[in-house]
Amino acid sequence: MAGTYTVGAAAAASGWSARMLRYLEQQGLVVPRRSATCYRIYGLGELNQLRSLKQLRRQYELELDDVAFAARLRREPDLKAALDGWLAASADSGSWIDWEQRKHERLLAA
Amino acid sequence: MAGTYTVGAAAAASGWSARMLRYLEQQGLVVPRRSATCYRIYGLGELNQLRSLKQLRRQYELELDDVAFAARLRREPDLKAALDGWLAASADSGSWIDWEQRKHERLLAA
DNA sequence: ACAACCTTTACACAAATGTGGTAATGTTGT
DNA sequence: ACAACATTACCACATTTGTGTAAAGGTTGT
Repeated sequence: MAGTYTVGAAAAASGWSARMLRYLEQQGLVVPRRSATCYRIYGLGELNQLRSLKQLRRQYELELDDVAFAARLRREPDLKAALDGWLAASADSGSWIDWEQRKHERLLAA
Repeated sequence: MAGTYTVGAAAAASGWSARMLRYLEQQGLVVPRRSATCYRIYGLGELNQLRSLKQLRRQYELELDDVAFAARLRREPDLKAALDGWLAASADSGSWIDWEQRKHERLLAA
């Protein structure tokens, strides 16, 4: 069918190896649908994902890990909030005292 | 002085090893100031950073890497924007065609 | 039917992470 | 002065990441 690729074809068209396409799927970064016989089927959307992922990686020297972690941040808003809080407080060291102070006050008020 | 700790004291007070405190500094996660003789000086702010980093890590099973990457995302808004774009388009596979279309239009307009 | 694909599973390996040591040397508090 | 700290610079090691390759077998197009 036009615009559908098996793993080898998608590899050739995207610049990744077939091996890496399977790895990317395992990491949850680019997950193709499957044919009735379990063949991986990549469409145009996945092709674009693959191409731009490759460029992102080169341009910013990212690990795949980092991209997977960014995906996790979107899936887990608590985690993102907790990390943002830590980073914000770290950026402004003085704020830690306030933060602890407020925590202390919360405990007293309870 | 009250509220200031050398690396060993900070380690004892935070639950990290002195070795790890040096490693955290090297990764840019918790960077103490230095005395005139280059001793690391941790204040209350850093102590709180260390304690809450430890808890963050346990609670969400984070790698230090991941925290360092989250810090990078705040420092590099382009990177964050690029990643968010990729993730948003990946979440909604159909949008890739539009995204490529818009990129094409941007290039033509330039 | 046969070549050329695909599947999963596994072994292999270099590089990086996270963590602990040690050694040689400088600093500090009593 | 001396014990108990600190510094940097290494070595070591298990685990993870990213990547290739191979085996044993199923699918597909001609």
